[in-house]
Amino acid sequence: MRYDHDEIIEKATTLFWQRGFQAAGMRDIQQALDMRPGSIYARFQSKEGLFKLVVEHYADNSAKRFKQVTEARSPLDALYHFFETALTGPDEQRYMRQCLLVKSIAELELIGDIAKKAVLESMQTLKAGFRNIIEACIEKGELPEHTPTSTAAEWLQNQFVGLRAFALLQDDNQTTIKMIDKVIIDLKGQWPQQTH
Amino acid sequence: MRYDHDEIIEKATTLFWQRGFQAAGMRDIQQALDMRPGSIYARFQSKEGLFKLVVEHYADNSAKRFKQVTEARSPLDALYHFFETALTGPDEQRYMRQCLLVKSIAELELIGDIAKKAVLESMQTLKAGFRNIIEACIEKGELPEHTPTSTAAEWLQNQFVGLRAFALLQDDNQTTIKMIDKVIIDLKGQWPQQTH
DNA sequence: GGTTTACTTGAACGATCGTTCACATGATAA
DNA sequence: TTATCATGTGAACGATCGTTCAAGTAAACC
Repeated sequence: MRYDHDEIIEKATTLFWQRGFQAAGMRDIQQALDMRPGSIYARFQSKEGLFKLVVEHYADNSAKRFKQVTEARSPLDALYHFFETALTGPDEQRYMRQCLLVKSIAELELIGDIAKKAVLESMQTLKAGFRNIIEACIEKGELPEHTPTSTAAEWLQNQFVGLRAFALLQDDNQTTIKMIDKVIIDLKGQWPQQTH
Repeated sequence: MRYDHDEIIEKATTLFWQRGFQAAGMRDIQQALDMRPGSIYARFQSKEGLFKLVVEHYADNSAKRFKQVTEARSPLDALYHFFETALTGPDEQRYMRQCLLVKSIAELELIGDIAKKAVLESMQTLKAGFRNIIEACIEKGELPEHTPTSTAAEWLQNQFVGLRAFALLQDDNQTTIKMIDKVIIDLKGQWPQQTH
């Protein structure tokens, strides 16, 4: 085993994150991983198989970040900083502003069933993560008791998706931060009543 | 001239909307338009040339819809219904829930410079449209005078982007509508103060 | 030292991609 | 009727795609 597994996955993650599944060709992958096609296929079966592992690795990593937010002394502050770092990174890491999962959803139909399943399941994982954050905020008294946990979690995930697409095109970090401020305001704000 | 121009563009729009730029192959396009490759290239120069026209057509159409909202008796109600129809269409038109422009942004780097420019310019058009809606709401007294027009417009566009990604994966329209309700609540709500 | 085993290599495959071009077609003008 | 010209046709092109596989390499075991 000449190649370290984790190292491969990380390099592949960078490539897929930058280019997307479709646009990252096998020859790009070969170059990025410094591996020949035979080795790649012996380990991962296919391009899709590699991508599946990348998605799962990405989701695990995200889940860990979420956990840190949940366990922070002030989850709401931690949430704010989580948004801030995810959305206003340096220019050479601009590709990271886009969520790999959301990016993948845009090309969900080209991906193949196995990796597609991994993407959708990972989205569920993130959703659960957002829910945990909301609950932690309520527990610490940073959000009102009556906050509708499930709705708020979906809403928060939604804000994140929108903001990542927004930040990708946005040059002015100040504007992005204003949007994050608005998210925190609305999170503490009113929620729709029982559907009519 | 055997083929009607508008009809071609509309058929092409449907195809690109469903599949995206990359995934819609020339052979798919040939079939969808019922045209042979030579005819397509004689008119549109390239796949990218056709896509550029599709994007512009889409943006024009959207701008018209925006204008209707702006000129409605209650722009805020019209905005609500605009969101509702865009996000909760029937299942066989699910692809329409995703904004063609946002979808294109996800594959911006594969598209080519000419069409890329068209996509980005169209995004600006939409942004201006959202701004007009906000201003119309303020004028009709449906939003407070002190609403920060520019920020609110960007925010609204942002919500739309997030919601379209959300609605694409969402099976339950009731949940989507709850999110739209939240948008309207937050639109009337507080806005971040001068950046610190 | 010889054999097995796990891993790696890279040329090559068939499929599909966007695109081209020599030619056919049909309406218009002379 | 014949010449002109814009328009439409479809086989074929070179490039690139994801993938395969027979052969090579090197460490492990007897």
